[in-house]
Amino acid sequence: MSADKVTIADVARTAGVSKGLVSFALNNRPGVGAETRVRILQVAQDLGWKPSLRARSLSTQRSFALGLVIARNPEVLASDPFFPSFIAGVESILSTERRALVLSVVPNEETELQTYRSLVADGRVDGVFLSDLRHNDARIPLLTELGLPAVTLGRPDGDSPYPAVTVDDTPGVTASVRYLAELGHRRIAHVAGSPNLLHGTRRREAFAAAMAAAGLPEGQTVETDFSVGAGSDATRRLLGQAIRPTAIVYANDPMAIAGLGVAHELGIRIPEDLSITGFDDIDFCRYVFPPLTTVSAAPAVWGRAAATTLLHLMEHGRADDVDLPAARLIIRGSAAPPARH
Amino acid sequence: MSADKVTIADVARTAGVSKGLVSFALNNRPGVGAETRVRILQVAQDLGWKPSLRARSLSTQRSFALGLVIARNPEVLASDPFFPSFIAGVESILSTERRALVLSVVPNEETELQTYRSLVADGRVDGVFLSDLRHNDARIPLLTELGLPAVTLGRPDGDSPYPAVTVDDTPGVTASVRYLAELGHRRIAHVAGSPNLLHGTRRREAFAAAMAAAGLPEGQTVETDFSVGAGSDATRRLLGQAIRPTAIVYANDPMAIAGLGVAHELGIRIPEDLSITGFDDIDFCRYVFPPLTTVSAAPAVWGRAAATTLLHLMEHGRADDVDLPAARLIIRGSAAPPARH
DNA sequence: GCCGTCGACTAAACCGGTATAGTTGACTAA
DNA sequence: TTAGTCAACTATACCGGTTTAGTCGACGGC
Repeated sequence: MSADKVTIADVARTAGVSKGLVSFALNNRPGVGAETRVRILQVAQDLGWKPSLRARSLSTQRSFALGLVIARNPEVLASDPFFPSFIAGVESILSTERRALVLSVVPNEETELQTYRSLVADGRVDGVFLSDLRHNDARIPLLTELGLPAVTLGRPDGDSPYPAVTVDDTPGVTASVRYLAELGHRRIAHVAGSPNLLHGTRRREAFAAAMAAAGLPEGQTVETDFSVGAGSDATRRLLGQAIRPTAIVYANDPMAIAGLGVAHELGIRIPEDLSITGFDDIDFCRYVFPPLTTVSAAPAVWGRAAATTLLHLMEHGRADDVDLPAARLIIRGSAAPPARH
Repeated sequence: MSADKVTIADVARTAGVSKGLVSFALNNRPGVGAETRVRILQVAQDLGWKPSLRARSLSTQRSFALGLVIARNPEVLASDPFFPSFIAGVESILSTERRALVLSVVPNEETELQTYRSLVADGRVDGVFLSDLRHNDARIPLLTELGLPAVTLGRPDGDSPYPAVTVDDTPGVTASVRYLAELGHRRIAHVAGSPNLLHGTRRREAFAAAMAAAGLPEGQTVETDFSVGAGSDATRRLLGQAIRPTAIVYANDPMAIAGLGVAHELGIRIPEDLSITGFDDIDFCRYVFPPLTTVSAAPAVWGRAAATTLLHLMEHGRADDVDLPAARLIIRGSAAPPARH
């Protein structure tokens, strides 16, 4: 049982060299004799020396931690399994790198910006993940001003100095629409996500484009904030009309599941009377009835890629954009040809 | 625009005092003349001095951060909104305290213990939240060995030196069973959670006790790992029997929702042919059909209380247990009197 | 034989705070 | 008058690394 307070000075003393040389040897830098280096490393190992992160932080001005700030309303956050999975992916990379993840969950966008500032002021993190990109996202200029490395989850709409790790939503939405069109649907509606969020509008645009490409009339679209409740309301609205859509493409799964509930409640059978598709392929999809046809994302893979890219950026000063395999359609039981009449 | 590198030495120089005195003044400690103190604080403010967390960390051997290590299989983590809400609650406290949350998501229990060790070795955190308590939880002796303050979410089964912040599950389960019994159900089954997790077995015991108290025969119980998939399987098993239960009490909402799906698939109507209840009151509950009768927890409140307690413990060396309002039954539409025959 | 260069290594400053041992001067008690 | 006490304040060590300036000896070129 060692008292566990081995410092670099202890190593230096027992190895009979100076403190500085030990530091050189341990960070394998030139200027240390081969034989001496081996001896130093050996002594360090024998003594059970562990570098002090705190001391290193102070002298190198780094924190060896990455940050993730989430600004979502609690309801959306709670029902969307994106972040838990994404974080699990991030961690799978960080854990091998002796780096930590600092997480902040904030109630709104003002505190979000404030949080980035204080994260930097306190030197808590060396880089951050930028998720839930918004139009003309204020975080990008802020972070450049603060000089904080970052990776964006998806491609921002304005200029960005940061590498983007992207999963293209478009093909998934397009495939959904095409699939429904091929089944014979013509009146297809879209329950869109938040217009403030880039992936909300991207999916929406993809929907409109796909409708046009399929030669269908413009589909009805209703905006939401991505929450389950909003998905429910939107569905109720769509289905309460005199002539209603025969299919609905939802911008995420929680809303689609809420839509399923509304349909059941109204006695509208799925998929006989109404076809629906979701987006994200959360676990629930396989277990609701009928199982939800949806578009797979892969948040954990995304997390791994984002972490790898961010680390690379921090180490080498630059990193390439990464395009992950596009989301693709998972066909289950929630869509069928429209009823004849 | 100041160059933003104001140190305590700068303050000392402009105030015409020594470095140490500035430190005393800023941490308002005795030994500083009233007038001098005011002057020092004024100078610090004028210069825009911000304490360096890193320097303070090194000299005080503290990190001003709290840790949360989550060891859950990805599927359970993703479908359970407990942590996002809990974390939001924690953050609402931490953000006012200039403290950060370090999050680790690990795949299994061995790496979990290892993670605590390295969190301490690296001095990343000053205290941790212990969630998902297990029987004879190995983390408790580990943390005491490591000398790390902690708060347990729920009361552990063995000895624990740590304050517990608890939401009593029992009344909620009891209320569910009594409610179903009053509706006339006699064959009530339980889809239990993981037997390794304390709250899994506690809910299960509460179920058994409540059945006995209601004068009902012992209910059938099937164990799961709390995942949606397991909930689905368990339901399928229960409903596949010759004589099947007329009601099922689920240990959490995701499994109950999966159960709903299975029932629909089998053409079993809810609540006419089968009554079900969940646990946790996740957002989905209100939006599935029929809306799920469940037991409310309040993860965000729990998070706030846990954070407050942990901070108190760290500051004063001790903290009292906190018992939060017990979970209570939320009656919606997924239960009704059993069908006659 | 002498100077210049180079690699190996040491001493000490530095990062920015906190903590401790002293110093000083005013006030008090004997 | 003088030693003793105490508050106010200074100087300095310290946390545990990194980094820079500089020392020393060997070796090569002329």
